[in-house]
Amino acid sequence: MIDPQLLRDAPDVIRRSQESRGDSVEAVDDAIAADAARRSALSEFERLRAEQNVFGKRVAAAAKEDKAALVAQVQQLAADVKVAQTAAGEAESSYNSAIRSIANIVLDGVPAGGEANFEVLREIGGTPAFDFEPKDHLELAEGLDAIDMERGAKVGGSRFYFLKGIGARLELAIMSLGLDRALGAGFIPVIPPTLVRPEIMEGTGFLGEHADEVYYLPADDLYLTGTSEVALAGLHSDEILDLTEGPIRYAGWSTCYRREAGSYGKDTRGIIRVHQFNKLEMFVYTTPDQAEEEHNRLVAWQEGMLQSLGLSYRVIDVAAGDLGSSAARKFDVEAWVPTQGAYRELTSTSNCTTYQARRLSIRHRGDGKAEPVATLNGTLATTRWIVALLETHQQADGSVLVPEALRPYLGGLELLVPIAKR
RNA sequence: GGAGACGUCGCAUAGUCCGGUCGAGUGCACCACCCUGCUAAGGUGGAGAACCCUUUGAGGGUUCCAAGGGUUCAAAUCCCUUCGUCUCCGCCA
Repeated sequence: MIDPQLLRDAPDVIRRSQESRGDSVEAVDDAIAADAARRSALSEFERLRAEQNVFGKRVAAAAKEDKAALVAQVQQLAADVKVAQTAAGEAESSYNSAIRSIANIVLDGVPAGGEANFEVLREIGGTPAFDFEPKDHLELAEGLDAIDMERGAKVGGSRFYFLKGIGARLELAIMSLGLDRALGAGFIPVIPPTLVRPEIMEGTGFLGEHADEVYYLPADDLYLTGTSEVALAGLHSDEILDLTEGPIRYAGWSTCYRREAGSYGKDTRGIIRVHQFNKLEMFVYTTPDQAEEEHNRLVAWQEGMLQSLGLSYRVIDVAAGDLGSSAARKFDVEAWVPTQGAYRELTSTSNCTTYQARRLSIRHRGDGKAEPVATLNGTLATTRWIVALLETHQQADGSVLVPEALRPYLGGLELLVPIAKR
């Protein structure tokens, strides 16, 4: 949720932000009107309630024989209070839905426009050339007997897979490397719930435009999370944090579930786009004035991972229209995938400023006053990385070189060699 | 799944049976000051959150006793629902 004060003091800032996202500008005026309506309804209710409270004291203090008469007198007032209370409640909830429909204020410098309007901040590593015809990640993985899509589909349906043998180990190795990096940077490791209640899913904003991306279990009224961001944001909901010692940083290790609705026909081959995968996610609670610096640190940690794995990549500043509603700015790190001749997203890091925290009621004590914190999140490792890793380090014979940084996590293994499928 | 107990302003608790004097007492912790020749003890005072109004010196008001409903002139207190915690039984890949 945006800062309600902004609605009264600087509506133009909000209008500009909505415009650069391609969102409704009228929504701002609707919210301003709803705010005015809410305040006048609230004042009316509070005035009547104060009157009623005063009367209540008189009833309490009155002699027994006088009580009946006083009670009779106040009946009408009680009825008025009830009416005013209902009206105030309704005004409040329409104000809430109006203000919640406004996305986070986009930060200065974020390119306007849609998906294609991103700005490339830097490209690292160039685009590796091969003196043989490179195989795609699935062909390589099948040669290594590392991924089994057919049996994945047999058991779970399309977009499910088995990681086995070196495939399973590779995922654990990448995740473990990420975890060690995170630990080195002072992150607290967390294995969070992957099923959450509606309030938490709602609070993190995933039931907005991405609602049909989310698995829902009606029998239990629970949602399967598509990222540990959900649980990690919910972790401190309704709390006042102490940030005087610096930011609180968590590294969440979890399985993620996504319905991938509406992506029929896209990325159907291999494990680029799947319903279930593992992810190590950074999640930070910090003060609003520190948020942008922290955002840069998160990208730096992500780039460090890709560099250690010998991957070529670029960093993009995602355009306003392609941001989630909670994000004020988002950087994606995209790795070069040789057989696609394209950069594909491996990580994403969002600065949600105070938007998410306001919704989940997460605050810290500033100058005596409790104020919303800023939240940020970013990927440190996922199953998808296997794609870029295999393709980038493949050899003509179908074997794959293991980048040095990963070897300690694979018992010193330097080369992955093809084996017969079982 | 069955039975029971419980959920109070950081922590621990009082209050709930018998609704108004609880817009919530006490202890610990916390903050300021005082006293004290010393990392102690004592004293005084202060201290929660959200929102609204008037002002910008400060005031006034509303709401918050797990959450949401209900009864009532009036609810921490009575009723209902949900969530959570604990105990016992049952079940358990």
